[in-house]
Amino acid sequence: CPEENRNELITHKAGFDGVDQVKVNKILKKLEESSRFGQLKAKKDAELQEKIEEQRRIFERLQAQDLTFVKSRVEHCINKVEEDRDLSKYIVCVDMDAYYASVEERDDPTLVDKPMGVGDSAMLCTANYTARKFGVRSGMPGYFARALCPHIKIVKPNFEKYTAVSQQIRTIFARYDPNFSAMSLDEAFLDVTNYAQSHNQSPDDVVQQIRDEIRGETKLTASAGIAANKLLAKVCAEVNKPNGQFRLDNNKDKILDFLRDLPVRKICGVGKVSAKILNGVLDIHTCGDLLDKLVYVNMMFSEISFNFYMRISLGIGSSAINTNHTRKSMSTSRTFTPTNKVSSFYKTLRYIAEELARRLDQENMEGKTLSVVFKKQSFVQFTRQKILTRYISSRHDLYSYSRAILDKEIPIS
DNA sequence: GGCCGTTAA
DNA sequence: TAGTTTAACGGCC
Repeated sequence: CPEENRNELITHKAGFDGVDQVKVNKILKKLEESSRFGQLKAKKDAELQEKIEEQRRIFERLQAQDLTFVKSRVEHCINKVEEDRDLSKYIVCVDMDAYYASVEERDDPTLVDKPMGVGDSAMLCTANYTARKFGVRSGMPGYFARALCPHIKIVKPNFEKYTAVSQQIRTIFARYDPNFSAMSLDEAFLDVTNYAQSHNQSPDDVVQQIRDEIRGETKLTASAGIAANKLLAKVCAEVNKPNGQFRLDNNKDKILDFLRDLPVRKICGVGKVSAKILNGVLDIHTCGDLLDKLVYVNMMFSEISFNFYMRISLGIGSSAINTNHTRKSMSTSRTFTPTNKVSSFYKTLRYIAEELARRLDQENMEGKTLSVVFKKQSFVQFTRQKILTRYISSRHDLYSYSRAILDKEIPIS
């Protein structure tokens, strides 16, 4: 589902003029509390809060200390990572607007201007902009959406159609960067440096042209961000959404200015939990705050996390598009209505084994580590895995080995 | 090595 | 009535 901001209560966001935020949040809170999913979430929230308070106490002790040597260590890290700064490329992130919903509107004009979502009563992949005015969001259960907006039309997704449209836009992308990298059906990164230079066009014009071609050939709108690297281009794609584009100059000072007041949550890779931890422990809200407090980030987080946050705060990211990756795992999963019947576990497992075997066969792959994921009625999940003595891929092997793993857990409490 | 949690689309 | 699916990676024990 190609959408942003899923599963979160509404904050202050453009396009929410008509919404009674207080009312919306009240309805959502009630629905949340009355579902098992919401109850688990509340429990996890409480655990996170506790962890944050513990970390906060550590931070407060740290503040009393002389961190001069840490400061010089961090400065050294910054100088080192500055060598990675590449301002020579024009990287573009293209993202279709409310993708699935827009395709459905295009093909059924009676849906236009009406609140609509794509998905089912369990989950909405996408909501159109009219539905968003009611507080409906992508990634929200469809029955939540109905509570917020009783007249919402919920349309079943039609993936063949979305894939076909995706083919069309990818054909367009290839004309501008044969090496482009598709992140999902509706989103891609392109390096338009060569195209802009050889056609003597500004990157802005190139991107406008790409978006015009998308509009012309699919009757759908896209938004885009242009910047020196993927990290920044991705954020820029949101700035003038929908149906807009934004370019951030390939200039270090401009980049730091742009980041100064940008909430860390906007950065790809900083999710809800990380943002909460940064906020609650170190009072970090924006990327500027992050830069100012790198010394503490260095003290409080792992080396890997510190490096990640340091690069964010400096706006340093990868400008490489063609990172051809090889698959490391393949999985199939299904959620079914809660039951204790072992026979129904076996039935689902057989189905899953068949599907996985088929997909493994398609890609001519085998696996040696087998994991079984269990989900309970409470939504608590757990995993059991086993490294096999040989590589497997047949539906029979998948079923019998995973059934052995399953049987060891029965009865599940 | 095994498992959990986070993130993203 | 009803809260997904897939892939990757970090952290902890």
